[in-house]
Order: sequence, then structure tokens, then C-alpha cells
Amino acid sequence: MKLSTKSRYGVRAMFDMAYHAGTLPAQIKDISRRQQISPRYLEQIFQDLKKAGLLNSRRGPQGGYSLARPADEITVKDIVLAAEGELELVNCVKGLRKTKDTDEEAGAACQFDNRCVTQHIWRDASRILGDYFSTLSLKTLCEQAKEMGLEKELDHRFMYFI
Amino acid sequence: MKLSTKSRYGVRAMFDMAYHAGTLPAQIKDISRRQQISPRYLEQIFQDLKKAGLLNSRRGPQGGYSLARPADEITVKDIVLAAEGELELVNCVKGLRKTKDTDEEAGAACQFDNRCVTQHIWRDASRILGDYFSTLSLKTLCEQAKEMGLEKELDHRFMYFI
DNA sequence: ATATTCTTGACATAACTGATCAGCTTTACC
DNA sequence: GGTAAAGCTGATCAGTTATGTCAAGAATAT
Repeated sequence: MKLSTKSRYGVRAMFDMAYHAGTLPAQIKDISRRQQISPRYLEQIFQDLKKAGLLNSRRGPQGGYSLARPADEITVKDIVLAAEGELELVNCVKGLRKTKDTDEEAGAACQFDNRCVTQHIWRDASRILGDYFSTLSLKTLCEQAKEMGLEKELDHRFMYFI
Repeated sequence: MKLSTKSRYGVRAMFDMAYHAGTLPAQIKDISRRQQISPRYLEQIFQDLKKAGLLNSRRGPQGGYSLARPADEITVKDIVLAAEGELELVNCVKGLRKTKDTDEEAGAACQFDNRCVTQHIWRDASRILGDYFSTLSLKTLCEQAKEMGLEKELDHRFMYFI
């Protein structure tokens, strides 16, 4: 029962963006350096987050990514959901994964459907976890980081004007 | 973020034992048939559960497994913990896994240790999940199953006496 | 004795994870 | 309008984990 690094990196990266937010879009290069995440891998993750509507992007010089919503309207749940695809701890609830050949949706999950006590457990546990994650917004994290005394890095793109 | 089948099967099997508990030890054969779990695989899982002190076993004819404690003193948390090895959603907390060659324990987990907001999130989430699981005992599950009207299977070893 | 049942450890396969690479498109700016 | 700086897309790949199978052994009730 592990959270994939996609979720962990995703949350770290989004937090980093919120924490260091400036007037210009944030670039993969900088985020990956600060958070020690492989830039190539981060690109993939950001594509998922963009598809989920959490990020906007701008190409070209001075381009980069920016949060699609204010920091207090993006929760950890949103990010994990986008990165993980879903929050269910178990997929005996929602149908088996489709087979490569037939492309059939493969309806009835497990044969104990609705006659299984454990099904309820996993569903409730997933919901509890989701509820907790939804109470944590990027803004919350930023406030916590400030309390912890995490220093912000200056945007090197402003250095020229000093 | 998925629970491994080991946990799911483990909980199902332990519930099955509690629900169908008789005077004789329960056998892999019967449990695997009722719960539709590969008997070979279930053996492995039961070894883990036995090592964790949740099961007793007896070899030979009329042998099998029995719960090591009363059903209301075994929680889902115990089982998941035994099957999964741990409950942490993430291992940036407790040190990286050891390398095959050096066998070193590899201390300092991630370089952001204690300077990372997200670390707190995962640790708290793991704890929340564990707390929920610890409220669910096998006895609880049996009561729920009874309410749901799940029929119990008769022990075929008693059939001769009818 | 013998059949039954657990015990142990090796082995196999498929999927997933985490990551890398190459080549493309879009865009700001001179 | 050319060029360099970004993001975009899809292929690929090695290592790990998940999910089992198999074979041989040890204990025990009868």
C-alpha cells in the first residue's frame, strides 16, 4: 500500500510553485532543481496535472507552468487524484481493468459484489483518506512551510534588475 | 496507491475463519474455495499471518489453522500490518530500503527530512488509516455479515453425523 | 504405516514504476 | 522572419512488485 512517486512528486512540485510563485510562469528546470526531481519525469507528471485542469502552461521563452486556480482552491486530493488516476485503495469496487485485446470494460468487479463485508471497509477507508486530503490546500501547505521557516529561493530571472 | 492483494485476501480469509469457526481448525482447502483465493497463494499469506502471531496451525489430518486470539481482539489493522509489512503510505519517512550488496540500513531517508511539509501529510494520512483499521475487529465484521444476511456454509466434516 | 495437512523455498510471469531519450511544436524577442 | 527557449508527445527500458506455481519435506491423527 504505497503512494506512487507521481503523487508525492506532484504535491511537492505544486507546493513549490505556490511557495515560490512570482509574476512569471514557473519552469520545470527550476522546480526540478529545487525539489530534486528528474526534469524529464516532472514533465510527464505536469502533463497529467495539466490534463486534470490544475495547471496552465505557456510555451516559448519565459514560458512555463502556472497554477490554474488560486492556491487555496487546489487541494492535495486534487493533485493525488490527478496523478494517481483515482483514490480507491482497491479496485474490487469499480470493475476490473480492461483487457488489452478486447477493449471490453469488464463489468462486474468481483463475484462477491455487494455480498462482501470487506468491500465496505476499503471503500470507507478510501473515502476517509480522500476527506483528509481535501482539507489540505496548497495555501495551507505554504503557511505551514512558513512556520517551519523554509526559506524561499529568489527568482534568478529578476537578478538582472538589482 | 493500492492495497496489495495480500492484505485483501488476508482480511477476507481471516473473516471467513471467524465467520465459519467451528471446533476444528479451518483448512486452506475450504477457505480458498469459499473465498475464491488460490490455495497455494493463501498458504504464503497464512505463513505471514502466523509469523505475526495472528494464527496457530496444526499439521496432519484434521489439522489446519485457527485464530490465535478471540475474534474481537484481532483487528483489520493487525492483518494489514502483518500482510503489508507496514502501514506507511510512503517510505520517505523511515529510511530507504537496504541495498542488496551492502546490506546497509541506509539511514537518512530523503534529503528534505524534517524540512518538508509533505512528509507530515503522508505520515498523518498513514496514521488516520491505521486508526480506522484498528476500530474494525473480526467480530465487528461477523456482525455486519450477519446483518447483510450472508449465509454460513456448513462444515462438511460434520456431515457424516447427520 | 499411511494419508493428510502444514512448511519451506525456489521459480515464473506479467504488470507497474520511475526514468530517459529523441524529435516535435509553439512562441517571445531581436 | 530567424532563432533560441520553452513545453509536448511518444517510444523505450531497466528494475521492482504482484501474483501466483511447483516440488519436496516434516509432522501428526488414525
